[in-house]
Amino acid sequence: MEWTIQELAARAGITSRTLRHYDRIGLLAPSRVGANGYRYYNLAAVARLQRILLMRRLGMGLSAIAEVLADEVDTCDGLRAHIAALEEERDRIERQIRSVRHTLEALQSGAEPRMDVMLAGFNDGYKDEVISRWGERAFQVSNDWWHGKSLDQQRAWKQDTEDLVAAWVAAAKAGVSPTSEHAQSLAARHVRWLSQIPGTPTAEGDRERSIEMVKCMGDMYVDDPRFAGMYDDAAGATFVRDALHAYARTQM
Amino acid sequence: MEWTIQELAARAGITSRTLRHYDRIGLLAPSRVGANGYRYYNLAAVARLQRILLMRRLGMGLSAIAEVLADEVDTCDGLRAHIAALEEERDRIERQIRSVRHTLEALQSGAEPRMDVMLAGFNDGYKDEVISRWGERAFQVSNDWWHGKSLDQQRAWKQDTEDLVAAWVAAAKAGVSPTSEHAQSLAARHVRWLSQIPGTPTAEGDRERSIEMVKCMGDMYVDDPRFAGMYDDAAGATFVRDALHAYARTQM
DNA sequence: TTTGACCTTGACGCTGCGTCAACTTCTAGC
DNA sequence: GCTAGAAGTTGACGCAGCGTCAAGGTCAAA
Repeated sequence: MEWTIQELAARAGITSRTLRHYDRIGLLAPSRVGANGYRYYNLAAVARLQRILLMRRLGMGLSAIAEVLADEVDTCDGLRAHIAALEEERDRIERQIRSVRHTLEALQSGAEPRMDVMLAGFNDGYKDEVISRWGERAFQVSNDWWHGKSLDQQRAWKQDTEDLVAAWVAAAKAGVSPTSEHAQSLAARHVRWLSQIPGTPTAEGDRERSIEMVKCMGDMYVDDPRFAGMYDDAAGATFVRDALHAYARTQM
Repeated sequence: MEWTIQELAARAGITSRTLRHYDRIGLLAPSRVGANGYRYYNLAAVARLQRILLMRRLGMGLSAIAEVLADEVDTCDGLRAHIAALEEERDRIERQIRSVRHTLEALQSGAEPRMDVMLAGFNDGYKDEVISRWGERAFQVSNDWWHGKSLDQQRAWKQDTEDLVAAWVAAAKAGVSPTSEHAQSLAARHVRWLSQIPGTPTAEGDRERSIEMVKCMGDMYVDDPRFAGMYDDAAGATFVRDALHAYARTQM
């Protein structure tokens, strides 16, 4: 089974120019080139194109895509990673939908929309932030840690995180005090959760910097739009911050 | 409440250069410019930026974005349209996830992955296809028809379509014959569904071309990757095609 | 054999910024 | 009040990822 350049382009929703471009830069060579110079693509080439288009959709540059495809030993692993990336993208879009809904509701009810919630779901790279706050090494360590996990472990971690967040939101909605026993036990769980990440002061047993970090995280949940909407709304984030501050002051 | 260029950039996950670029091209002016030439952004500017980033994520060019924002009378309508667009994007990603899963499973089970399913979820523009097959006018008419609908009507139409597809898939899975009474009643429903779209031969009462179109649609469900995965798998699409062909031969 | 669709290789252009460079302005500590 | 450093400004150049001619060669059908 073989396709000409136009057939493949039409089916993939791109132009033949793009395929020629990919050939020129060595990203996707046709499986066969006729004596007349015509390009022909077989199933393997189509599979490679699928992966290229997937990564391109996720915003990767063509050179980065070429690297990934070159380094790849197991196609199955690559596909699994792609599914994970797509699921993350879907979740990000879900957050954006919620964010726009918030803006819309605020606008309709006459309330002033809040900047933090409005911009939730747009930022992707924590990288620079982590580096500037905790140093390059911290980023390296936590990044290696994350990518050293299996996909199942990554899923488990995400589930843990979601459970924790859900518990926080429920507590905030219940109207209990941030200094209540329940809230403080959540804060303790939060700190344990944080301490699982190597490279953080808490994981390294640095008490001084641990306290500072826990307080800082609390502040970020409120102030940093990167976390906006994570704890449902501003009240939720404030609740988490207050609970964490209290915990850092009294229990650490 | 006002932010400097860096503050806004950091929070939106872009660079200050990008904001300056948007100012230069007239896409997003700062709400205030200090005597020192510094740019300051207020909430309204942030809201506009939110919409710009939303549209940019959906692949629109900056000039197209500017047009949309200029033409817009009601911000709420714009936001609602955005939510709809984001939901579609999310659905598309869902389809891609299923498509990649299919490729992965085929690879693991040793089966050869199928090109049509592999490329499902990549094409977006039916436009050229519609024009080349049914003429520019057909596209204009059906496009006007679609955009003349309210959001509620659009949702209802999508629901109808999904119901129809689900019925087809269930019938195919049940193992009944494409010429069975049940399949033929589904085919009749399918033709009625098609005839709702103005500009199509069926809607215009052109019997000859109607038959041709129904057959052609059936073929496309099988051969055209644009519809790949719509009826679950190749067996589903084949079932629909056979049922439609039989209906076109005997009932129209 | 002709017509029209599809293929080829250049080559230039456009968009959406990244990235200096050169300079001014604000902020914080001594 | 002075000075260092962070953050602001306006050019100007560069690059990626194609779109879009131009100037042809190839192929299938009539």
